[in-house]
Amino acid sequence: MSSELTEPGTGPTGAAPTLSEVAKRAGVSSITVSRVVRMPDLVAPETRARVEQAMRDLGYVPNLVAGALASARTNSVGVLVPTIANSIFADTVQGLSDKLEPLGFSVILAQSRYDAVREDRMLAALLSRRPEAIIMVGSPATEDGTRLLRNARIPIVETWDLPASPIDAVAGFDNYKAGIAVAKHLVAQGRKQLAFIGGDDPRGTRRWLGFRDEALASGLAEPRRLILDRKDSGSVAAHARLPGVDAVFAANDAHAIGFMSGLRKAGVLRDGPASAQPVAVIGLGDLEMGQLISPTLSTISVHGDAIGRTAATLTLERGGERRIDLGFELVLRDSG
Amino acid sequence: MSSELTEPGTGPTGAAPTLSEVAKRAGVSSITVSRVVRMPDLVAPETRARVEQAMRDLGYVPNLVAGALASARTNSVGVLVPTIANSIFADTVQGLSDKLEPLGFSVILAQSRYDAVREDRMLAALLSRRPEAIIMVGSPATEDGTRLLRNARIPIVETWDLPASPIDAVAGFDNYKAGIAVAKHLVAQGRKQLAFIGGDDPRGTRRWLGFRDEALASGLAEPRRLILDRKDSGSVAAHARLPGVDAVFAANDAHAIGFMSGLRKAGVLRDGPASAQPVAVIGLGDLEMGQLISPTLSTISVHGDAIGRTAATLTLERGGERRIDLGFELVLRDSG
DNA sequence: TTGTTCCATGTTAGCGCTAACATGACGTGA
DNA sequence: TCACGTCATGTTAGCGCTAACATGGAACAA
Repeated sequence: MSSELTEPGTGPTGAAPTLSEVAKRAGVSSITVSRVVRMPDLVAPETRARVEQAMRDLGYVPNLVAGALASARTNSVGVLVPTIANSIFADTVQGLSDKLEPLGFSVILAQSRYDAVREDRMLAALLSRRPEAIIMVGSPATEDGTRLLRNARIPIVETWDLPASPIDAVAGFDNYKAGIAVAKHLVAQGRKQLAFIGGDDPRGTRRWLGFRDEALASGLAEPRRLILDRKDSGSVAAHARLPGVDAVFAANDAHAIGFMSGLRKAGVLRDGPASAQPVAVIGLGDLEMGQLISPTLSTISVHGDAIGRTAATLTLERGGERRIDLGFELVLRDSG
Repeated sequence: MSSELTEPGTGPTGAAPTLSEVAKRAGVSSITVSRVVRMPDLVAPETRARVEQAMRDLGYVPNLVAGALASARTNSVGVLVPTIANSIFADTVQGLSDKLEPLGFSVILAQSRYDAVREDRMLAALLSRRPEAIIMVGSPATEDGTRLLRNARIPIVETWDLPASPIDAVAGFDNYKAGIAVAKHLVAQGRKQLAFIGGDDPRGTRRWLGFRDEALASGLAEPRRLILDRKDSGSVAAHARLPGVDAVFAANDAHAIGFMSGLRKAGVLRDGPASAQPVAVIGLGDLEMGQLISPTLSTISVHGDAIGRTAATLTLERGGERRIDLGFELVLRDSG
């Protein structure tokens, strides 16, 4: 490639300027330009000024792809979430990138859409970009995915759960115990006919199991379980399918709020406190929205952004505790 | 580097296996392995099978960093949003990655947090990874940012607005007209004292301007404008700061719902239709939540995911219309 | 037979950068 | 004076892969 492609002062022509074009213009070797970019302290002030001027003249933007290949450091992390839209996982992504971006790491984002095949594909796609760590919601759904991650020899952080045998690091909470806590509370409130609504993804299922086990242990009948699509709108109609039920644990706040909307339409929602509700509703996630509606939503509060920030930390430091339980909190408001 | 580092059957040791290690094991040259990965049709079936076996044996994961450098194609797009948490932009990111991921593109995500300095930094960081396109919400806040993008010589898609002189492509809607539409509706409804609540980011400001101009043109007094933090909770208290106001346009649904919550606490929210509301409230975004609360939220409906998918399309095809107005729709429910 | 075409595979060079190791100029203390 | 350290800069090789151009054989028509 001819270096004459780029004429100074005329704006960019064909190709982006390279290190050695900057070097030539500044009258130094390319390694000196590289040092100005990465370790400016090692370069004499006058030389540095000359190089910086040349970079400005040419509009030089370092090529991290080449840099990554040469140095075997990509300064990137792969992030895999089921979905980012309309979900609390966005908080986790926000949290982790707030921590990683200032350190020069880029976030490569992939979505599995709760699909095991797509998850494996995305995992492979992420790994082929040689991220320095992978942060994912949950655990790989397949053996293949697990093997892929295990062989990658980079920090792997599983989040939003506490898997029994994690691949590497974990930042999450105990979904089973969350289910127990909700059931305990509803039993103490004198509720008799419990139900669970939500998806059947691994974490939702663990919430369900804790909820069911505790209800049974308390001598109640087995709670009903209504498996809903991702679309919240399904939960609006859920009430009609749960006759006789006097307490509902929704797998997340969106489902809970949708369900409450159905209750309102059916005329079984009061503006008073939990004790006045014909049907108690508890959510999970503690969306801000839950405090804005009436009645205010009781929920299991989980700090999605703290999970993200903790995951980022686990990514950076290899030593220390690799299993962080961020816990949860039952926040009681007016809905149940 | 010694290729003896990787012993077959013993799991991965030091370094990840390379193309040429696979080639050696399969008894072919490395270009043949490369072809098996990228254009399998060019390789004879028996050879292909042998190579595929070798890849499996070694747990080979292609190194796209090296591939990108050699081919000058990174198969990635940079995406810059103000924030991803708790926001409609998540829909846009979802929409565009749903379109791009199946095509083998990765999404590199960056957040500006509504901060011009951080935006420029993130833009430079994105460009140094040599994405094949940049999709951003809005337009660069600074001249530097604009220049950076202009010189990058890749497709640039600005979204969520219709800038007068875009850098390249646009997928959005007219925020000014949205403001007009809301004001027109409120005037027709007989409201007299309008107010606008929300942020002062460029798009929010354009909504405000349209809203104000239309109110003035209709002979109303200049509407009040309350600039709020990103935190929705601010909008709960907003009512107290707007005495006499009988109609509010909130820059987004989250603010609208927060404001309605404040109205409820103040006892100025009815369960009836819009005409019964002492204070009309219109949002923007059409969150699903708006239909679940009571009264249901009137809003400017904007399809965040369609914006994302359209932006992705603009990224892929260089010809054709480069300015797509996806419009908006005033959806009237019970809040105003 | 002798091109000619096609197919499967190989060789060579280099993408833009950085790690690791020179190099040479200049003090500095004994 | 000179061996030695220090500082600023340079040289060399190579990261793992792919584009572009060979190569050599089989198939086939004239």
